[in-house]
Amino acid sequence: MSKGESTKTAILDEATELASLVGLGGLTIGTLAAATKLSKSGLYAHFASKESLQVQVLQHARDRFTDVVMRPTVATPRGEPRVREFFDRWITWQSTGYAGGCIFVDAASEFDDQEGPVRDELVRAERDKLESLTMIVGTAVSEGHFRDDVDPEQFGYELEGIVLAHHHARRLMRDGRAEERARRAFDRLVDDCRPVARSA
Amino acid sequence: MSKGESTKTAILDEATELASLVGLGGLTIGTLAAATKLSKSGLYAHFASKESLQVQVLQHARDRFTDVVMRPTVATPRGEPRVREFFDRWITWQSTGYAGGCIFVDAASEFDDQEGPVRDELVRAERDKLESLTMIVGTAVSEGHFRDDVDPEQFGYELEGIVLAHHHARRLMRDGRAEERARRAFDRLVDDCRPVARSA
DNA sequence: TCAAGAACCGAACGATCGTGCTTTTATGAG
DNA sequence: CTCATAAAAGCACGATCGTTCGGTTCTTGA
Repeated sequence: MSKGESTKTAILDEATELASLVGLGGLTIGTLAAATKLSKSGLYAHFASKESLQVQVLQHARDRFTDVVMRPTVATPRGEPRVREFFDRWITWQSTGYAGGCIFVDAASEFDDQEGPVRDELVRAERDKLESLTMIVGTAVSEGHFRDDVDPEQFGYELEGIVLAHHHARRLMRDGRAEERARRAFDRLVDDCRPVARSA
Repeated sequence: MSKGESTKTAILDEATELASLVGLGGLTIGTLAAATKLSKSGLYAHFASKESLQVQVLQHARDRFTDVVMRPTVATPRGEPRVREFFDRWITWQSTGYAGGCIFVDAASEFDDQEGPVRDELVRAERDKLESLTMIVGTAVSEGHFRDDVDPEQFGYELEGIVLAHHHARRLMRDGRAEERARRAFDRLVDDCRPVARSA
């Protein structure tokens, strides 16, 4: 890797961390330059504009999400175990991924009303994730782990809700039982998808 | 109401609307002054600082939430109907309350890592809402609508998840079926709380 | 080793930020 | 209608914003 690429990677690492704390919009060239010990202009030379920097930060975070969540997930046995692995890694990503919490959650509520490349990139990432999740759940259905009438998209919607609630409870409310609550909600969700009628 | 109070109210109305679009942090005195047709200094005279403005915007939104969600909710019959009313009004609040979506959701992910009065106010509002919700659900239990072993706090957590997922799906993904999905999730949540064993 | 080119810096730009003053204008009680 | 007071404007401040450019320092391949 050339010098330029390595510093750019370092910048994006720092930028992602910083953005998770102050938001993609709150991120400024000046503070980022100070954090990376570069001059403003020296840093800026790596990007065409601030907007481009924001988009690249999102892509950078997306690559990491693929590495630490998606790839290990699809390497586990298909069906329910894979669904569970995905959930586990997703929750862990939110807790320990970045200092300021999941950057996609932060950016989503910040840019959901601001048309442009940043929003587009967010939507793309989210659509991708939802698509993967739908397939993973669909497989759990076809494997017989989940009932035939389980709607993978509805499952994805509800799983997203659990993860968002976890993020909210943990980061804003600093609820120590956030993760335990998320697990309980997840178990209930999975339980309602099982083929056999529940104990009654 | 004196002139001063009425303009201040108008400022806060506009500020809340604007903040829902660009975030509490993205809100600036200049743009807000332009939107209210006031001079920067004329507007600023109503507040001690920008931080104070942000806090008062949150309090303003909170008052409105109390009016359009909480008050009608506690006026409906206790138990499950009241739980349902709360959910309905909460969802409606998010869809139609402000142009840029629920300002609390936006501000939560923006300020969850920034210590200070704004964060404190957010936590206070959230704790209040959660407390009310817990009582409403608790009543549904004591009325016999929900099972005895239903955990109201867990219920609140999961309901918050559904609402957050709805916000996410609707605002970022512009999913037209967001509300329908939220209702399905809610029905499942309530269904799992019912005393009688389900059809089996 | 040495030149070509990449990487980085320093300084500056116009704009806008939040925040103080002082002055003008509007309000409303007597 | 008058006049004390409240409300809004005008102007300016230092700081920081994103961005540009010309020059300096470093990397790297031949």
